Amino acid sequence: MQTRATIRDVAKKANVSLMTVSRVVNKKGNTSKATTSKVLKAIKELNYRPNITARSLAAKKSDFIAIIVPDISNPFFSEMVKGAEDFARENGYNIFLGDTEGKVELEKEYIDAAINRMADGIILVAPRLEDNLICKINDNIPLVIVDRSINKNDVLQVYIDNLKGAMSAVEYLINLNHKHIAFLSGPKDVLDSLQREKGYIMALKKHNIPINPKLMLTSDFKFESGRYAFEKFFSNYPKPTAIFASNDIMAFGLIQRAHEMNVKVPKDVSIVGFDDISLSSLVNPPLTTVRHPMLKMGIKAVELLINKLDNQLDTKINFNLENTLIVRKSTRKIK
Amino acid sequence: MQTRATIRDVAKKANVSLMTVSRVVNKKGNTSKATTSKVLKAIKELNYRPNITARSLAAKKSDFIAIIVPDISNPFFSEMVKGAEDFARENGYNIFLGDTEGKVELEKEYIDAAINRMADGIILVAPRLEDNLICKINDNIPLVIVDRSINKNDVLQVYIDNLKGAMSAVEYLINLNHKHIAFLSGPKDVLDSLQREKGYIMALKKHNIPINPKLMLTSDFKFESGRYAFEKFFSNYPKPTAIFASNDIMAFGLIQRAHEMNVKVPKDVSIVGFDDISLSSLVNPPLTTVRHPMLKMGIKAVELLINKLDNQLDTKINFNLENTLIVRKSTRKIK
DNA sequence: CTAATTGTTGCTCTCGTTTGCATAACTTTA
DNA sequence: TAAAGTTATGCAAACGAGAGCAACAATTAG
Repeated sequence: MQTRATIRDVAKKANVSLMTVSRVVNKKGNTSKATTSKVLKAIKELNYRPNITARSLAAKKSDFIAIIVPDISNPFFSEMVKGAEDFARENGYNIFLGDTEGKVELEKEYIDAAINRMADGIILVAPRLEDNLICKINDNIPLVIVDRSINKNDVLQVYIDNLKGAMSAVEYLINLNHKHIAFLSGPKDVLDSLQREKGYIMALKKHNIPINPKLMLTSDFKFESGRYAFEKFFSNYPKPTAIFASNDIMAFGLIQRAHEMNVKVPKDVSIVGFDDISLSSLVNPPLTTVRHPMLKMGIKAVELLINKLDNQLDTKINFNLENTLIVRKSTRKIK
Repeated sequence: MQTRATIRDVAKKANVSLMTVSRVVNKKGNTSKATTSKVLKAIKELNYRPNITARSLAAKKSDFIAIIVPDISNPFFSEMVKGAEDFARENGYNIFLGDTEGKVELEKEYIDAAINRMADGIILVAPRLEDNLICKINDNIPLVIVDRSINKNDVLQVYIDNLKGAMSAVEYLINLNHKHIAFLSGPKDVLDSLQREKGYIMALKKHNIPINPKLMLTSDFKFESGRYAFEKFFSNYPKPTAIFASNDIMAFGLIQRAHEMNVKVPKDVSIVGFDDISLSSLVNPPLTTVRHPMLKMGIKAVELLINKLDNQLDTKINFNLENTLIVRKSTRKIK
């Protein structure tokens, strides 16, 4: 592994000052054609590459964006990262990735790391971090929070209307004549989760359907819980004719256990999820679900952040992206 | 956003030289108890954070590992990244993520970026990049290539035995009395793909089952292609009683189209995939598949890389991880 | 032909840290 | 008691690049 050429080596080889080399590299200032080609030749011969770390130090700008998510192996987040990564690259930024496993301790660790590494900004998905901590971070480094809204209008945020999404899902079921609609909730300390529950309740109330606590279960967004919940729901009376799960993964669990118990989807029970992760269209039956546009949210988050970095003082602070019901084959009309 | 305190500010405040502060921060060298606590107090009061970019420049070491993958939104790769990320963090490294969309052009761009940013090493998943280019990169920066083997014993590599994995899948089907076993291949310019095909052929030969070109189809690892392939296979005679798909996603496609065409899995046709991505156990029926241990590969890759960085000259260069057949419910015995 | 303007190039300082060496004070050892 | 460690500290020079200013040459205007 040969040692790396620096801008000085190039300068010496080309018989110019290091500033001239810098100008050629950055295409700034004026350099004569002759000098430019002399420098370019030296660069090529020495296989010179500008050291971006050194540049960052001097410029106080790293062209790094930190993306901090709870679980990169979850398609839900990896899709967001995909969108963010792509848009960032197109705009000259690279990604510093942090996976927190949802632990507040690791969230803090990564936020510190991002600041210490002079990241230009942070895109943060941290459903449990306290509001005032988020504000504190926002005072230290440009920040966009994703999939979470917060009552502070100087914090950039990208989210969806979970309440509306849940309502549209439940109203869709009601329109298919379902009366006994069960709801499988996510964890209660996650805002998304609470709002989806609220949407469920509001939809029922709006259509004068009584709320039955036996048809509501609180859970943790995991597949196994979907399996467990299905059994639970079907051991009660009245059995639901439809189940709305707070995320797709749990809906998969519901469907799998239904199959095992010889309950047909959608013939015997309709199932609706939430998120529309990429695999929701691949399962059997393809899942009716509320699209949570993660890829778009990733893109939008980076766009907001870059705008802020460029001092484009957009008046818009938060982006409430559309979530639409995707009707597939896990639901059907009854009676 | 207040300006950031530097090591000099701390030194001034604590009335010591900046070297003493550096020693306290890095817990290196000897500092008296009194001085140490004086410095720590100043650090706290000024909210000082060491600038890792500056440290990297001085130390010629960034504590960054670049991970370059074709598609972070593909569960297959995101699981690998998860493993790598986690192990890297535990060992004091952060991740610089690159998503190449499988394009050689972007692969090169990210490799350059990694070098220019002084990444300590690269973990690369690039099935199409030419061998000699890989060797060239390996001369410039510590490298581990994942999910690909190469005939150069100075290039660190982590992979699985695709041939063996495919053979075990097909032999399993043969033991279930299947004779008409179709094979849905991935792209022919990917080594994994070719070796899986070879495994398929070897298994058939070993058991004296004639190879029927009508039962072989070349494709692209995509869901839609699985759907298409199922139709194709079932429009021919003899219809296969089992299909081995070169990856899980295509297997999902096969299953979905089967359902739509009212062909029951596994009653009418057995289906086996390859990879065991996290969703393979969640579909209906749960997929029998060959486990491709991506998470482990991610961990192993970082481990190899760190060993190299620490000059632990392990004799082992390449790791051929175990891949095992995971029998679920998409296959059954016939006759 | 002189003065003003423009185009090209280089010098030096700075970014925030670490590394290598120097130094002083304090211990131990013989 | 003197020589030889140890411990605790600081100084100056990197690390590789960019910014501001200064210098000088070439061109144009009057």
